[in-house]
Amino acid sequence: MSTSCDLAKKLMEIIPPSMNWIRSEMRSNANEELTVPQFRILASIFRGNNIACDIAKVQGTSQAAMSKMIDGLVTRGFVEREANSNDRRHFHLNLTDTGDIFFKKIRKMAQNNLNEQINSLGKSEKDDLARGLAVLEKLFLSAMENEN
Amino acid sequence: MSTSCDLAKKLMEIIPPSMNWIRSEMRSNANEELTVPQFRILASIFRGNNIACDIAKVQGTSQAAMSKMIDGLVTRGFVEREANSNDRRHFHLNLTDTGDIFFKKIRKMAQNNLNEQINSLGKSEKDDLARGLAVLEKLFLSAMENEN
DNA sequence: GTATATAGTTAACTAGGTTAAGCATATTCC
DNA sequence: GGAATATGCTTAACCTAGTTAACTATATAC
Repeated sequence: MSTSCDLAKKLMEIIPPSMNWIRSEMRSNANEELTVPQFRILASIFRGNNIACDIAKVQGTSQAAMSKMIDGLVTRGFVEREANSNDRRHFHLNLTDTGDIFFKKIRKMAQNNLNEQINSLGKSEKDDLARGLAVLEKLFLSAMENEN
Repeated sequence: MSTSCDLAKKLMEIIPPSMNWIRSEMRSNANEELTVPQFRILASIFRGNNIACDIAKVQGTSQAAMSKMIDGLVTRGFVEREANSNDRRHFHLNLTDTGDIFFKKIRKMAQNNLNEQINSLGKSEKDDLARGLAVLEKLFLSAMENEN
């Protein structure tokens, strides 16, 4: 029924405004203090991904962009760079206490706001969304692998 | 199985890198000449959405951002602003011949590149993706309506 | 011990987004 | 008819996030 050409088109029509939507959710509801990429960096660190270049890979951005964004998070006191004695080329990134508390607060708020929308969906729609997102994840992960 | 809280989290984890992926596809393969938002503006005009503020609404950005992006497309000779004698507050946006040809070319290239990835999916995965995208579309459309 | 790879930063640039202020035109309502 | 308001758009000043290129510092490999 749906050809892959339709799918590519649909993808390019739906992903960008979805991104805008998530961004404005973060901005308007989650305190105006954190952007989506910043939030995602905190989330990565929170999950134990502590090396800047690894986070850059996961997020699909350059190391230069990551370096700047981490700068911003350090300036705001959310993240600290800890020297790594084993390999002094890289730092170990940690959330500060402030960063940890802030991250959890924002995560809760952002997810609650998204949840208001998501909860208006029926059960089968939620399942469809979950499955669709899983495919999307697989897609861009394999795309990233192909680049190396 | 999947709570809506998981879904909100998943959404925030998957949409942003998907956007990065689509962006880098556009940049690397589709000639380095058009960004995703620019492409989407051309697509809107191509489909007959000729009023700047309507396109801004569809894309979920401010009129100011739209004005600047259209400026860029006019400068590149892809779009022209035509005075509207009925209501002189707004212009009628048209693709130039150059813009029309260029849009079709880029659309084909971008979709072909996305298709390479999408074609690696199985039939049921494609269906899942299609259904998931439909739900996503419904989600952000209803979110946008709530803002008014 | 030189060559190369890796981690990160900095600089110069661009696109795309914001809000606020303002202009011109339409519409509404007394 | 004329003042108040709404609409469409632009401009200005600003910010974030992204790029590439060039650089430093450290590890690794031959």
